[in-house]
Amino acid sequence: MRDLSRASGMSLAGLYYYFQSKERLLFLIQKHTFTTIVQRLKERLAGAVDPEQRIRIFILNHLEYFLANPASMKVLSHEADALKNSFAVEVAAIKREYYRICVGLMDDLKRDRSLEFSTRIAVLSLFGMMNWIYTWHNPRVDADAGQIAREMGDIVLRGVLNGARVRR
Amino acid sequence: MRDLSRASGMSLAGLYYYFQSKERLLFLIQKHTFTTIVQRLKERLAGAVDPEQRIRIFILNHLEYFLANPASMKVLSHEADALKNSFAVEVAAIKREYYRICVGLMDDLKRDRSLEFSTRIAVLSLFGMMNWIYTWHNPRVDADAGQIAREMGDIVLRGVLNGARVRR
DNA sequence: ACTGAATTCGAACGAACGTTCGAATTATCT
DNA sequence: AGATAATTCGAACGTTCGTTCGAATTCAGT
Repeated sequence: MRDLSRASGMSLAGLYYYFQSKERLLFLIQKHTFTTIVQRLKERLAGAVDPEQRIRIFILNHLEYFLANPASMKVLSHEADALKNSFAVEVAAIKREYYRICVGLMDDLKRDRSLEFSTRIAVLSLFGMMNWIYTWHNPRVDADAGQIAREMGDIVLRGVLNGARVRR
Repeated sequence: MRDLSRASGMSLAGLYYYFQSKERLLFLIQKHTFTTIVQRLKERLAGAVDPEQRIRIFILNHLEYFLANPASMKVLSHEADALKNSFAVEVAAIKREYYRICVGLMDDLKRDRSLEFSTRIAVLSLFGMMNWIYTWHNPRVDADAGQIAREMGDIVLRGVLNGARVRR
């Protein structure tokens, strides 16, 4: 909180006037971030029907946001279990909605192409790829969000599309 | 340190008698973990020549260790940037060696199959998949290391093997 | 200009933290 | 048994942390 006070130019007591507690400030950051990402995602998904294309939109939306806001990504990844009680419950609900959207997209792809694989592992692997990026991405040497989204999309989609077909 | 004192049954001062500082204790944990993983990996790789099989061994070795030692995984992921100066340098060297081994395995696969893709993105995506697991794996509902290693191996290897061929 | 509400802040509080110290206890060797 | 070294610990140290308080300042409406 003293670091934030110094960085923002507002006194320590002033910060508490607006945010009540360190935990509530963290809650507001997490809630704002996930809400923004989910909202943008819904807008972008509205214009696409192809299951593969919709998963690519999901990946691009996620990476664009976090590569543009690397500090947010660090806070969300690092402090994922820091909230308690109602704060934790409310953030968990938004995260769950976001996760369920991705599961839905993956299941649509499975149905559309008559594929057979574990949706849970595929989705969580995808989240792992995307979220781990905050540990290594360097804007001076690495490609931009669009390029990385394409490459990660290639890996997951090929990985999944070339798998076992449902036997009929 | 007080938590560790309580959990271990040794007094706080006793802990400092053996570990000198909190940072050195963290250093020893990180060094021990990475050293162990790299050593086991080398033993297992000694008996395999097929590039695809070698990558599968890498994945299995990594997941087996971390699913058996979830607390280690949390410490390594969470405190990856916590060390300073010589401690940081020494751990970074082992991590780099581990990373380079995986890059080597991926490049072997590329050469063997005449493939074209970004080794860096493929390897870092693989690490992301594997390391993110500490945020979601529940031994009561999720499969064991062998099964998950197979599924993640399928995703990465198919994703990469079905990509563009080098044009000749 | 006056008043009540909103905003801002310096200064402090108590708790938790990493660490150290000196003394007590235990182990080892002759 | 006595001497030396290794181990263990309660108690404290200075610092940092999250938070609060009361007073000062600014703002809005009359």
